[in-house]
Amino acid sequence: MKFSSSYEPGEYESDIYAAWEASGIFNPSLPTVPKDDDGNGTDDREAASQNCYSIVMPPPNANGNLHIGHGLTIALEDSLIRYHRLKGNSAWYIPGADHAGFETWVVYERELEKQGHTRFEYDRNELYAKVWDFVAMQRGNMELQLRALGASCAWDDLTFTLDENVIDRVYTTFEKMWNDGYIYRGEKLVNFCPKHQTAFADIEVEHEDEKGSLWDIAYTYDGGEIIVSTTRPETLFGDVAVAVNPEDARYKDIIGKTVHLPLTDREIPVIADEHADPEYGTGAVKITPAHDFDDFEVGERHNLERIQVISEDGTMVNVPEEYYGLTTAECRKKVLKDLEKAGLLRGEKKIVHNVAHCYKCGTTIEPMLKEQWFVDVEKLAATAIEHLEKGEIKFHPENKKKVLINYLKNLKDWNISRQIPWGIAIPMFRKIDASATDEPDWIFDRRTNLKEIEKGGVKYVRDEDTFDTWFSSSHWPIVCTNWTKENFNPYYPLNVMETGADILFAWVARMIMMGLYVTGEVPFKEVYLHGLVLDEHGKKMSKSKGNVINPMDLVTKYGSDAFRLGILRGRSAGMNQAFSENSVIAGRNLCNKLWNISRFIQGIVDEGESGNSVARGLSEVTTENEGANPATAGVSDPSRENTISDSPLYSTDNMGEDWICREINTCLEQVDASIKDYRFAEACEILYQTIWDKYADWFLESQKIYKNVPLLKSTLEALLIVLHPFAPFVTETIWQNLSWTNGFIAVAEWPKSFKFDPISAEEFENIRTIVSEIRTTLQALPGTNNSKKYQLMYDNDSLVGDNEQLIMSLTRVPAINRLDGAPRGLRLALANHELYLDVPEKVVTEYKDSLTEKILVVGRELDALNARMMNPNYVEKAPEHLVKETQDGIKEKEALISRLKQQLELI
RNA sequence: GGGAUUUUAGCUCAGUUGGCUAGAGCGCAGCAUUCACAUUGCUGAGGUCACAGGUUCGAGACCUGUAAAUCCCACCA
Repeated sequence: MKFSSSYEPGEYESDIYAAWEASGIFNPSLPTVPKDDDGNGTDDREAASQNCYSIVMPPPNANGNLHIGHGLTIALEDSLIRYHRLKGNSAWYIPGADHAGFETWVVYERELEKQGHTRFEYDRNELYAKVWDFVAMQRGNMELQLRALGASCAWDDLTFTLDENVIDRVYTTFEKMWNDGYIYRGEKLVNFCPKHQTAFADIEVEHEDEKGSLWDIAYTYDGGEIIVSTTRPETLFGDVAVAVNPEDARYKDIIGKTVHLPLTDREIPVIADEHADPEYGTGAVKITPAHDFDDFEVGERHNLERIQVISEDGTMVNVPEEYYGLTTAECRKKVLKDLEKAGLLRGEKKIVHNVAHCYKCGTTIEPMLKEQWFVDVEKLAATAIEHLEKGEIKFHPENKKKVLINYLKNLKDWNISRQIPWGIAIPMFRKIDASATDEPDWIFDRRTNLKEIEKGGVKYVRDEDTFDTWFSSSHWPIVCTNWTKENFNPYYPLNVMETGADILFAWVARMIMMGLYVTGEVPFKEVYLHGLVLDEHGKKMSKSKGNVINPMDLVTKYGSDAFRLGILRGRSAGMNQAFSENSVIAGRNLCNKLWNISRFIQGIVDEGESGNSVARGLSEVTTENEGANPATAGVSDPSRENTISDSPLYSTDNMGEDWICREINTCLEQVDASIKDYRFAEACEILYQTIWDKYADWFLESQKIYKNVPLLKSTLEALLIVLHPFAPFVTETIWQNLSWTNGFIAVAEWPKSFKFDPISAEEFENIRTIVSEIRTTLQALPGTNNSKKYQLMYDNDSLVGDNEQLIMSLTRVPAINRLDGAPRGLRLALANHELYLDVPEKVVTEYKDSLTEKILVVGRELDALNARMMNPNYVEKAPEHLVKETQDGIKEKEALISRLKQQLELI
């Protein structure tokens, strides 16, 4: 016997994964086909697409460890992949690794600092090479963890975001965009982190409420003054105007005048602009186009100068000497002091306002005037919206589609320049030859390994910046599936894009825009977004709170399957949901239950074959999917054509057997339906209940008497296969341990529905009702160990008569006999069966209260039913079958009550 | 300010187009131990489905409003 008394995942998981990986079953079986080959018509291509199922993994950081969110990602994606593989599709799960530009750079820069160096000691190429080595050293970790989670991906196809083909594709797109006029270089305000010395996209910036002050400062003019309100007095040196609202009566007369800019010798105009809110502060606002997003726009409207007074390192420039070189904070202090001295500071009000921070280091983001590359997103967004509105992508949860369209409608141009060495170099070169006046200032060239190039006798120098990672990530479905213009690719568009709801805008939106731009097609047919995994109290996990759960710890402790089952439990699309170890424990318990179910069945099989069985170990595993599953018949054809004969190799010989066949069929249907709708938790729940509550607690218990070996084999196989997508390791381990199965369960054939006698199956429900009533009654009777004391008696009841052994086994009553003479003992509260427990008068009397209670309960139920029937509208308008059910219910309850009352009277 | 989501048992969550007695896991209480499994089995307690109206023969579900919570976007000189 190969089965130990409990399932120990740690003993099997890594061997099982290694065997899978070595066998090559995770590679897709269907190749791509040429687009214009005469031999492959449209129909063939459609057929190929139908049989292909593809998911690309959102690439985890190559440099890091997997966190709980990755755990959820893999559980979701791998379940889908394994399910479709078992359903006979050519499933392609494409793994990836992310260079994670900024994230990794931050880690590496810290490393450099530790070694006593700074980035400024090296040039871009040197830094790139250094980080490359740093990442290469770390990279294996993450991939091992993916294997530990059971991700059944095609490792040969792993894509790293800095792979040559990725860079090549990104350059091709960039060149096309450049030629199409989608790319422009603009001096705009960007979100700049002075600590990291790089710009960020709007979505990478975090806004937080902060306490601050609103200062009133007097700007004087001949014959008066105007008070402006500001939270940033230090930017005063960059002021180029004061704006008031054109409708604001207070300031009507000053519009067009000039005022004196304090602490300087400059005069600036007062202008009228809607931006000034008469309700806020004094209604007059200073305009600093180089350091404020709103002011920048005001500046554009009024054609104002932009004066940069804060440099990239966060110190003051272009200011009077005594302020030069101060940090913004120091400068603010000094400005306030000097204003006060000059008598121009007119008030300070404490306020709470929203300030932008670097999402990584928390430094206040400085709006900074910079020349950067931008993508004009107008057409890209419009096209995406058009396809979304046509319904070409189905979203889970549905509402995210609306949210996404709303976002795209308001999308601003996309800043794709980053001042970080670790990333894909922007393939643009600036002319340094001033004499070549006819040549363009910037040219596109792919030779980014060079700092300087020469073209047509003119010298150009490379832009030092790299792409925003999302620019390259937006190509992910295209590069991972090796999409090309020339070939038809049945794996593109992807069947589903599964990722976190938090990157709907950053990533999903951009993949859609880029997919459409590059391929003309949406990159995926469906989107499933998962929410955040919160801690057990529903709080966000964070290092500072110390409530971070490491998925690998749980895998080690309870097994990979337990983790997967646990994290899927109670989870639905798009929701941030709590997660606790308890759900993993529940998963572990299911694995152990399944293990013991298998152990039990293998025991019966061994008995039946009188010791002929030879347990087969992993060493004997073959890579072919041949000869699997004799019980579900004829599964020897690896091409999976339907050669299965209609006559199964099992027969059902009693009610319990028909019943379990019916229940498994229901389970199969429900699992299909749940997965189709991406309701993973529901699919798991159904399996849990079918395996545990139905298969083990009723069917296997009944099989302790009947022992139908062929049926035990077929049903066990079916349940193992259906659970496999969610719990791949334990199902495969069992499959390898069972004496009669072959090949890998990972590529077994999805079970066909079972044949059974429906009337017989339904009769078993009566047995279950009788057994439950006996158990309940025995528990409720005074005293302990009742099940051993009282025999069951029946009269004229063939159901009980024919199933004496079964009922005895399920209830542990010592005997079942026909009534010998007049009824005696306690009559069970069953309407359609005349059954008595042979309980002495004295005990029955003690049971009187329970009996009275029961009559009351049933009475209340009866009243409710009667009330319903008294309503003429119900009888008239409700569906017929419901009315009939109600009527039947009334009859049954009335009968039951009268019997219970008889019993009570006897006492 | 705009938008989205959530509110069901002690906890975490299901509950698909309205259908009758609202489910699960964990937790809790009682009983069981030569049985494949104590990572077990059996039994049980526990819910005015946030609140108020409405539609309907019938509402946890649909509509209107209220309250509380979470998140996203924009903005706050």
